[in-house]
Amino acid sequence: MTQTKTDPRILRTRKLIMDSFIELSGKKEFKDITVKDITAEAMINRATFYYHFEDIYDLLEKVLSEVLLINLNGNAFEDGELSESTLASIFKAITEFQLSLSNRCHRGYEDTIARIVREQLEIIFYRMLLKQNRLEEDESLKITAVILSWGIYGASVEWRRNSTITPPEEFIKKAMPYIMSGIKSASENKGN
Amino acid sequence: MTQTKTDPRILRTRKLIMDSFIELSGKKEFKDITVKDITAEAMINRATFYYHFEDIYDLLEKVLSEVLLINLNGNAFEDGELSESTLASIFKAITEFQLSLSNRCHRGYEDTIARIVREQLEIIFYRMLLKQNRLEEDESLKITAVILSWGIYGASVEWRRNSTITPPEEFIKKAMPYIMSGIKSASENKGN
DNA sequence: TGAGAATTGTCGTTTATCCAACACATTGGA
DNA sequence: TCCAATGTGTTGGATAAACGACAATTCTCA
Repeated sequence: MTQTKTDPRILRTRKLIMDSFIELSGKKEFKDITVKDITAEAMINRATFYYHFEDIYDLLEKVLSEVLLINLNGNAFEDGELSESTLASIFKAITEFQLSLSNRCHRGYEDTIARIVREQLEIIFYRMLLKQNRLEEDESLKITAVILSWGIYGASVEWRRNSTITPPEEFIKKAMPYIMSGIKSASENKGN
Repeated sequence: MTQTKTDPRILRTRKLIMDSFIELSGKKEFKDITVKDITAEAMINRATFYYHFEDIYDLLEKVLSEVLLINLNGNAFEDGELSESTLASIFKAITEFQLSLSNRCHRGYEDTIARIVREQLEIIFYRMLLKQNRLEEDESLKITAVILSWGIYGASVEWRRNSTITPPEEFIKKAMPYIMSGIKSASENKGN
């Protein structure tokens, strides 16, 4: 399952850094967090930080990806199909993620965050599409994943803007018929 | 205050090992804890353990010393004199330490533990005696510290055996007049 | 009792982390 | 404006930790 086993020190240190960053981002805004702050909190040398991450934006990227992945796996969709319920639980996970972020004061970095989340979604969708379609359609699947990721993410932004009172499940349900029949018909046309 | 600053990695790893040992000793008896268990819990390499400690008994020794010291410092006696109240609070600390140990199932190692605790006490008493007496009396002070450490420790054993209901402060208070007048008169004779 | 398994200490090599120092922004007062 | 302070990213040399392997106990249980 896991690839070549990595040095335990690496895992330990990465976790230290990431946890410290998450901890700090609960206290200050992102723009006020320095590398020094992080390494001090993590009790590691500053040079070690640069051994693991390009810079603080690289860290942000990887932390967000990881937190998002945990959120997604927490809502156990695993190796599921790209079904209606799977899509709904992914959407729910994203909205939860958004809410947890808004408590963490990453104001001013919405664009960066949006990009990271969308990229993760694209990867996930692509992987799921691959499982239930022919490999020859690779290009189509990639593009479909892109469209789906933008679409779903956009929906989550819309949800956050207007209707945080509406449960995310209901919210996404409204669009579901269109999304699914599109996916289904594509699937049927290709004769999977 | 602190000596030459030690490599942060050393502090980190020592703490990892000690914490893991304390954690484990809450689950198993000491005799059932292996070095492998500890390093697995601490997520460090087994060889690293031997870089820091002679063997598992060395670890036990150092952990106990540390826990005891924390208990003692917690009851803040600091650079105090060897006064009645100081002695009482030290005694109280020891009884608390004993109780915390009995929860941790170190059955069969009472002798080892006793030796370690007594040695720590001796160090502490000697340091305090040094502060309030002439340096020429070094040999006397050393022996006095030995006697005091055995005596106080023995009292704590007695307390645990009979009268866990009696507050330790009251218990030791009964012997206090004799102890103190002894110390005082010695102090006077030497004309501090 | 004896054979297989587990634990203990140790060693040499490789790798991650520490440290001090560096040049180069960026910032915020005087 | 200038300059002191602070943060960034990089380097080279030193050191702690990881790894795998080893012989030598010690255990376990058939």
